[in-house]
Amino acid sequence: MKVAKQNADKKLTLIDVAIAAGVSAITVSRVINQPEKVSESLRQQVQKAIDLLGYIPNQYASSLASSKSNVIGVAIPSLSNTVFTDVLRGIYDVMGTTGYKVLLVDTHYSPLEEEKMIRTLLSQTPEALIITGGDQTRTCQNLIQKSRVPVVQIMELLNEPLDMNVGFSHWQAGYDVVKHLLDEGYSRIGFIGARMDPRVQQRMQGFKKALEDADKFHKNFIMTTPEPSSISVGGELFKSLLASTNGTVDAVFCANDDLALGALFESQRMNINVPNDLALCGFNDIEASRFVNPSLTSVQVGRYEMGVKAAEMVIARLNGNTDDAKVVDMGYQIKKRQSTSHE
Amino acid sequence: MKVAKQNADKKLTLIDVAIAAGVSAITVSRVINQPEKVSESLRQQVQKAIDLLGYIPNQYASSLASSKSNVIGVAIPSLSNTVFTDVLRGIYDVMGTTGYKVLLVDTHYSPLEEEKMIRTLLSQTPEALIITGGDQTRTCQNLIQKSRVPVVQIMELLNEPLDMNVGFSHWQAGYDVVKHLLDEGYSRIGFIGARMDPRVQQRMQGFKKALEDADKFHKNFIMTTPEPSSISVGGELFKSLLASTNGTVDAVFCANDDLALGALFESQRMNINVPNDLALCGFNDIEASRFVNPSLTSVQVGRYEMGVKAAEMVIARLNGNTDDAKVVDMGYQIKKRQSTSHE
DNA sequence: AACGCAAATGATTGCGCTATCATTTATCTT
DNA sequence: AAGATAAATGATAGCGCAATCATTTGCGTT
Repeated sequence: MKVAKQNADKKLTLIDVAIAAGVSAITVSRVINQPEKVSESLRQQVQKAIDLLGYIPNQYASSLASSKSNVIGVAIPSLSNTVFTDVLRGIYDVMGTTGYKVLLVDTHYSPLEEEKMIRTLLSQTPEALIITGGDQTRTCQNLIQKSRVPVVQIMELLNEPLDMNVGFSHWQAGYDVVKHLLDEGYSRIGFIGARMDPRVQQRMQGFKKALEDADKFHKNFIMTTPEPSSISVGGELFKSLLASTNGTVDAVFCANDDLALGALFESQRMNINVPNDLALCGFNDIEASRFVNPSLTSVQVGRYEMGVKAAEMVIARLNGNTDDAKVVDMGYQIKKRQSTSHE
Repeated sequence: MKVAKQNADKKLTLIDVAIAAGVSAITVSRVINQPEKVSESLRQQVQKAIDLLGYIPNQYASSLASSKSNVIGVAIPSLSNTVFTDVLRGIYDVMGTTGYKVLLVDTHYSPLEEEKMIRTLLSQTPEALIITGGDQTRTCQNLIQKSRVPVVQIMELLNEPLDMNVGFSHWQAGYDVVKHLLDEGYSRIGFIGARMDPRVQQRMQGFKKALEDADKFHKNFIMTTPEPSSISVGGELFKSLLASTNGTVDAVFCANDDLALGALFESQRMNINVPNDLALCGFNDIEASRFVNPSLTSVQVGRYEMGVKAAEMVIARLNGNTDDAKVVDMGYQIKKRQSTSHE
């Protein structure tokens, strides 16, 4: 095997490997992409050259020539929210076992930023997109449909998905939480919510409808803020809600567990007994909810599983399985714990 | 402006836009990449064609022709750990304002997987890499250096960085935590740690040295597990530590805040008073530590800022500022709270 | 041993774009 | 107003690879 003297500054190409291995360029390409088409002996000879030179194929040239990018574009609204990073982990774990790469963008909960980011994703000619929710701009949705790229919209169930859809009904979950609280004997039920993204809005609407159905809805029992959600904000909203209800609220549905923890820690400081004086229910069922004292009732959602499912749907589609379900309801489960159960 | 009848199945290229706008392909390219080089009138004319057709440039062709990918490769060990997603957010927030795209991979704390993933990243001819820590395989480090791509290693300070380095001394932080606990009058100090990645190991070594210096080190006061860290595991490790020390431990340095919360919640259930019977100190200073009751002493680290800094260093380098600092110590701060302070 | 067929390998071309250099048009100088 | 310079636009070639088709080699059959 002759090793061409390699200018250290010049990047290695297929040709360099081909020369080193004494074969044609296309044979090297085959060794990399379709090794079964190359005889055992040649394959080893070429592989040796690849390893020796430390050759790494140029993905751009490959993608351009084959019009296959092996890229899956993913758009999520936030990187600091465990809800999305859990889903992401599911996506990465599935994609990692295939040849696909994940190109991730953070839309910061803004449809306009999302549109910009999805342009970026589309310029990579992705094999598929996984995007969050359904509140893309019209332009953005047009771009996606025009590109004819398979899309999965995740996190929530949509009335008119662009293509595939994995999620659950936030509205129904909100409704069910209130039913649970009513069942437990609470009747002056409040809601605190932050960020107020579409999914939080839906939970709130479900909350509202359930109380209206029970004839127990009061406008001043809702306290929200456009600020990002956090434990700190949960404490603040809780105090505001107490003020707004003159301390008469006896249960609070918190739009997520961070808010619920904030409310819980704050009530501890105020010597309000949870659950005897006040019930608290969160959403998402993060780990802390299960272990905090009292343990927090919350709505468990298979986030990781949702990511896995979305990734699997994408892969199935890319493998040509066009008859698989296009919409998957992941459901949810209310985890009833100490914080909503009178002693 | 004549619009060529566009076969809906065929993807749009520069040429299509050029024909539609009645100009040459290169002019369209300029409108996109160097608009200042095109006259105002022509620029508008071309932009109109771009918008009308919904043209999105093919990034692969562009990168191949220009040998500029505008991709920054990022490798982190875990997506489920807020420590890394906070850093990531810093990276994304900076990169989002530039033209760079972030290609993210998850190494699952495995150097072998990391090597594989970094091959993937390198095949995208990234402009730079941001990778975690210094325990890459030798092969992996060779690949990186051979590629001559700027690299920032983040999260910890390294003895021999490959190139740039942003982090802080986990060893020193561990040492300082013990000093704080000793200062507060605790003397039978234990350690619990999970996952035991290099950084946790360093904190533990700092812990050990500080106790040895004070002549107070006992082997059975360390309790670790290779399992991933969690609140649940924190509770378990804490119980094990109590058993191992016959309940004589009076302070626990927890390798991170999840473990500390687990230990705290468990001690609440066991009616152990924190901080009077037992001090607890965490690491990372996540939001819950500040709000839980009693509030948890922890080591605050500028994670988001570390991501921002790493991204800025990359950008500075890519802009040709070669004389900037290659190593940045982000430092840390021990946040002294209720959990380590006798009443 | 001659033939046919399959498997293995190679030569050519083009993916869509931008670098480079060439050409044309506008603007300035004295 | 002629020449010089700058600004705007275009023509050509090639980035590194894989699709396609062509050629060679190996192997079994009778």
